[in-house]
Amino acid sequence: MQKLDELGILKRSFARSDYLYRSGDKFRALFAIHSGSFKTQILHEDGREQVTGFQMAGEIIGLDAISTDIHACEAVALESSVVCELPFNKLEALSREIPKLQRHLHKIMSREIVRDQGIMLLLGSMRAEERLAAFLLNLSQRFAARGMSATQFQLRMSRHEIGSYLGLKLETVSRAFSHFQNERLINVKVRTIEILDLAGLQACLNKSR
Amino acid sequence: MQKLDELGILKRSFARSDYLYRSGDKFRALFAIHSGSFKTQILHEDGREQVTGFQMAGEIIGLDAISTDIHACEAVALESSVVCELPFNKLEALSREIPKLQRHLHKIMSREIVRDQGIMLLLGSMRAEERLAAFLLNLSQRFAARGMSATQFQLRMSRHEIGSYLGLKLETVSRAFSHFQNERLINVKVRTIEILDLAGLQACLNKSR
DNA sequence: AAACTGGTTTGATATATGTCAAGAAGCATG
DNA sequence: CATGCTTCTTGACATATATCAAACCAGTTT
Repeated sequence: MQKLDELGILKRSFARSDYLYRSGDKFRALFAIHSGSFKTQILHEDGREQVTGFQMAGEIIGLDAISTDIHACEAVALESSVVCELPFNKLEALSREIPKLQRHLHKIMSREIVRDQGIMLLLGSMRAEERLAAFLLNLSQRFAARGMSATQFQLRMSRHEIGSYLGLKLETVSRAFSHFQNERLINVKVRTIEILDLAGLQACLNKSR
Repeated sequence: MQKLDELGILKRSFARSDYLYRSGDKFRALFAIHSGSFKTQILHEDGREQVTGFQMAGEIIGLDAISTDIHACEAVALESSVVCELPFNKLEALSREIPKLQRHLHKIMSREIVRDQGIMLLLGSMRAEERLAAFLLNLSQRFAARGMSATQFQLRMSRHEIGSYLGLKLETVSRAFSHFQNERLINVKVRTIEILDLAGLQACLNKSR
């Protein structure tokens, strides 16, 4: 990965609600999030929107555009963020020379497929509170993997955005938060989350219908 | 693609309900469907299942396993089918030599990501009848792309499987079929479908909430 | 042909989530 | 510090879909 420097990596900064790319933009590069976080979303002609993911530092964004050379979704910064631009043709050339890089790239793409299928499971077969529990546990893990607290964190996204991601209305998200708080599973103060009972949240996930 | 023959491609036949691979199987190869069709599904520990896709001739299956070297989902034949086995390490080696193949492989993976995100949109923001309309239109297109009729075809999957794919119960799927039939959009006779009004189905998709 | 089987359709009812509306809390702005 | 603006919470009510149950149908076995 150190050879990636040869790519002549460009770093770019974004403020909250800046677009990293928009749907329809020509595809040139993948982006590695250096710091901060983004959401990706699809817009349907009739105005419907679906948040397809929340990405944080270390994650790669833009894979959807490889298929058509046009970005299929759009990426918006949720806070001040810095990304590294990885020109895709250079990445491909380099990965022809470095099998490890090639394999790494394939794994990243495959991981995205697995992630998406997990969300399909969530959207297709979980009820509202299970979805929120899964969401919180996923965030918790990802914060922990970055050396931050697994139990206390700030949400970077609104109730509306969480709802869009989870296939719920913002009121339903808000009620689920309140319910978890009443059950003493978490403390919520708007965007400040404290998980009081990780195991309890996990258990909530396994209650199938 | 003709050079793919060098891979020493193995063809394998499957009968209806045979497994092409199971969740947990070691990953060795991708599979190109030569004829027939498959479903892929994830099993959740608590018995919940989610069909993540229906694949037909010409489509590539198994991409989810690259990320961990273990198959994350399982693939089941919906009818008598033949697949070509594409050993993944050979595919990677060859794609290091043939940039066109490399690009092709990347596009296939990216297309799968885009497809999954489309399903997220469907599951997250469409109502039952819109989901079914989207499903039928998608099948129609894919049959047409294979030189078959866009308006008359046989479903290879049960109501239950359609429901699992669309995040609905089988009764809801059945009711939606009946409703489309009453609206003179389609003719349904169990698994025999005739689309009477493609534009009407399309219109049904654009009715957002 | 009769009985069986698994999948499908349809009806009656229950329930989770959406919708609408109002108020509260947080955050920027003058 | 007041003002406005957005986001969030909560309540009352509406509705889409799930659930439960029964009947139906097509294909297969006896």
